[in-house]
Amino acid sequence: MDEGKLPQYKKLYETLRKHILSGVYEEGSLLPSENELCAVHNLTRPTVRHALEALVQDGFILKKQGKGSIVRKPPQDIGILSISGTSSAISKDYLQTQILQKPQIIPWPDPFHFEISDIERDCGCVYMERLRIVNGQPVFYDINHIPNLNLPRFTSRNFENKSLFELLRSQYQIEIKGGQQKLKALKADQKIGKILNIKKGDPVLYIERKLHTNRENFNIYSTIYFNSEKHAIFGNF
Amino acid sequence: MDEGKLPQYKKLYETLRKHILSGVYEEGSLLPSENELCAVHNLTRPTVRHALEALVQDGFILKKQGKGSIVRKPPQDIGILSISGTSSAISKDYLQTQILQKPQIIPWPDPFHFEISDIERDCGCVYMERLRIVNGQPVFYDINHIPNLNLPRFTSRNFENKSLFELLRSQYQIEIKGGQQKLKALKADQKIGKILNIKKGDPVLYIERKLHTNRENFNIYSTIYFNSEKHAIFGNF
DNA sequence: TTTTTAAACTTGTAAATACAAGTTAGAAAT
DNA sequence: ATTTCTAACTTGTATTTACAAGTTTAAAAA
Repeated sequence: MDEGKLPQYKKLYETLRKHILSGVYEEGSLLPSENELCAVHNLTRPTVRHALEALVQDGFILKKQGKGSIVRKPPQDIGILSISGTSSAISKDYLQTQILQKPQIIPWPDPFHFEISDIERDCGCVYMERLRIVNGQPVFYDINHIPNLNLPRFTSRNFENKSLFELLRSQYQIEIKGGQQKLKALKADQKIGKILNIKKGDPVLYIERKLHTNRENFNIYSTIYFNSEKHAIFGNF
Repeated sequence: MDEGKLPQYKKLYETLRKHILSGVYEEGSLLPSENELCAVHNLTRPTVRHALEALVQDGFILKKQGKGSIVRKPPQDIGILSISGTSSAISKDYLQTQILQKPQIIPWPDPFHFEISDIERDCGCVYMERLRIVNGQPVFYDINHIPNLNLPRFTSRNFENKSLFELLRSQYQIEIKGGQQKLKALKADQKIGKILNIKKGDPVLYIERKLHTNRENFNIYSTIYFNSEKHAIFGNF
């Protein structure tokens, strides 16, 4: 059985990841030692270490020789992601997500601001627009293009309060492996000013990004307009 | 001998890294197979794979099962770094670096926009300001604070055309392991407008970042003002 | 000639083992 | 009681061996 044909190191990775995220091991505490993990899961040390390396890589733990594996606070965003208030932290209750454009399947825009492969072009893309609102103030407007490649029931899913990336990971086993991004500070035009509720000409942070995933020819393309009047974009890498 | 007491996988990593950067293996070509590397360097496969994993991690190669290790274009910046023109690429000849403030040792500013450890505070910091100029137009103004911790002859070194990070890596074995950053779009004030040669009120990209390194209690703190009128900041991650 | 098949590559996963190096706690000595 | 040091942890590096799985090439069959 062994649920699925995932390699053993990956199964252990997923188990530990789940435990860290759910709070079984709290921040700053030590994971069981490598030898303990070997004994509990009936694996050898290289296999256990392989799983731990992946956790280090993804920012879930921090290893110290002679000490152990220290659990870190989980969210560790990729590149740039989370929104943080300039002075105080945002409690989750005040963060809303508004879907300006429900996911719909369309042909890729032409021209497109990133180069895409023939395979991506052939299958069309899922298009969606979202607006994140903090304390009633719109701050984050993102336009997303995702290849329509083997994503059953995608357009009918609920995106309101779930992260797009978390949904791709949990439902379709799609993980972000890296990416490239371009950043500018622009003056808001009429349209962007209206969406973000700022004056025309006010500065907005503009991001174009391409995220590549563990699936070949599956890249996520986003354009982001960020109202940094009262907030900043915060990222760990 | 074996030059230094670096572990073998790290020595192989450094060798291959150097060869990729110097063009011995060109972009898109294949590295020697793992077994070939074993034979040539008299190592076993797990050791060779350890070195290759590090190269994958740092973006120098891309591995494909059954195929081999594909060499990628080297510069792979950490987080956000390189400047790219919005339309055309910048040839290196047109990029100048001006030192506005030569490295000098000062006490840490108080308050400081990032939290620093007691050890960092006790040893003071090296302070420097630079301005990058592309085609005669100033685009990138960065203010840096580095802990004055075991950096012999640092303030007397030449920074004109060498990357700060490359110098720390080659001269002091200090490598960037990660970091956190905060981004905003701001209106340029009088001072920033003058430095970047733009009008007061024009949008500038503002970045505060803390980079942590392989040395404990050694973090690099930077504040960046970026003129994105004609250029964008480009980053791989 | 074209297609199919098999062999010879490649990297991926995994076990069993050994010692080096950093950390910690408790026993021994002061 | 305090200090010192050893022993028992921890993770780090490295070897050896084996087979699985993906890719390519060339031989064999159609």
